[in-house]
Amino acid sequence: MPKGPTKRRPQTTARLLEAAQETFAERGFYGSSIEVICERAGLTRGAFYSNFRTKEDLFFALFDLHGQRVVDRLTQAVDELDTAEDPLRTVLTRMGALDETERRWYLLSTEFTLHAIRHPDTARTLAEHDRRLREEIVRLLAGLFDRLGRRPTVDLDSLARLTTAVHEGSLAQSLVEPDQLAPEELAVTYLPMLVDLVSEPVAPGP
Amino acid sequence: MPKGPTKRRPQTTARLLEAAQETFAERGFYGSSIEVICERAGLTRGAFYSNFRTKEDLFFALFDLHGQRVVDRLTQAVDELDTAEDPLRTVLTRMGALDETERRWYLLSTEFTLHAIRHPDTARTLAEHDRRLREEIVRLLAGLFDRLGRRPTVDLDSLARLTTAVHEGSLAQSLVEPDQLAPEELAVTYLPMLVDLVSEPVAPGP
DNA sequence: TGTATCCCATACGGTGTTGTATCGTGAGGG
DNA sequence: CCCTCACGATACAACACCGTATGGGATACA
Repeated sequence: MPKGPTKRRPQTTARLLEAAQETFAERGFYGSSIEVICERAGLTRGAFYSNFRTKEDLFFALFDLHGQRVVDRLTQAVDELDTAEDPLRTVLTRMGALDETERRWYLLSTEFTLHAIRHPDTARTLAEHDRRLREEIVRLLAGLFDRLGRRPTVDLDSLARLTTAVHEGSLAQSLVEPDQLAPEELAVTYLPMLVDLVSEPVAPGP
Repeated sequence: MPKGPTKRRPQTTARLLEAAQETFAERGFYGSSIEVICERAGLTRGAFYSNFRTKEDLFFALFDLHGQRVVDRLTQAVDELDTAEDPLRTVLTRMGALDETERRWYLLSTEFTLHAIRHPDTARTLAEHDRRLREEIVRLLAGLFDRLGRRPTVDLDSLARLTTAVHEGSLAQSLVEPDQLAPEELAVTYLPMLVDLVSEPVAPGP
């Protein structure tokens, strides 16, 4: 007799998550009813309420998934730094490289952020998830400085906030005027200068 | 026997518009049902459907009202240019000066823009309203260059697009990090340089 | 003041969505 | 092979909201 979760359960949640991703992309967060998401997953609402508490729960699960993907991608980029000629540019370009997935995620997360602004409880939860993601980014930044043979002179958490702001700000503008501004342009132009500014060589020159 | 609209009608629409403004501010566009808006206005849905076709109609009415207020404010600023010492800075500061109203409008219009992205018909209507507003801004810019004794060397419509983008982009960032960035800072810093770049004196120096 | 017209309130039918309570099925340990 | 629990399906009750059709009170003009 089953004591823990069965093998079927993770498959069910995976199907719900994928259906949610697609539905959110097409209709947005508000526009996606739980019912339609379940329908798309080939399940019923019973399955949903067995796996998630609310639609917001579903979003946060997607949030974590997406964050993990981004972190993995950047981690790999940092790990491959040695072989590149212009290492920083490589990382940044990879950071700005936007597939359709990233664009849709921006739209969704923006909508959800606006929602959170009007709902303090949700905002607190969102801030907590943001914080956890930023921890990963701090880890990444530390690794990056290490690879570059430099030691940061500022708080890495604030630096993580800044890079995130630049990334999302650029994204917003390039979505508004795709022909005028490439998504990675601002980051590639300004962030390298910044790196020099906020760090010093580990072993100062002779 | 009344042949045209009666005196009561404009009062009713005004009450609806004000109630909508407040409700949208508190709950956002999606979160505001027509019913709640009418309730707040002390009216019933009958009044609404007699004055507007859809909730989107209501938004666009607010859009026009807000646009008109902004244009009026800037027009006044341009008209008072002569007496100021640093004319351009005056206009820009006034443009960036954000009261709470402006902040709420940003949240609302952002949410509505996301909505429009997913609904092409709405997007077309929004683009049309944007266009009309931009016409006013072009008029303003023309007046500004005139006052400055300069002649623009670029298309004023594209310049209007740019200033709008800078304005909204700054707003977004200053909302995300209020302590890090004043709303008018970017505009005040960069736009004056730009003005020189895209215009020439009407009467070149001897 | 009468009265034609306007305009908002009311009432109605309908749809979509939510959360829960209950049931049946099948997975998986004994 | 069988028994038991997990888990998703189903059924249910309630709610919120929408759009319309209609009636009556308010309004403006003679």
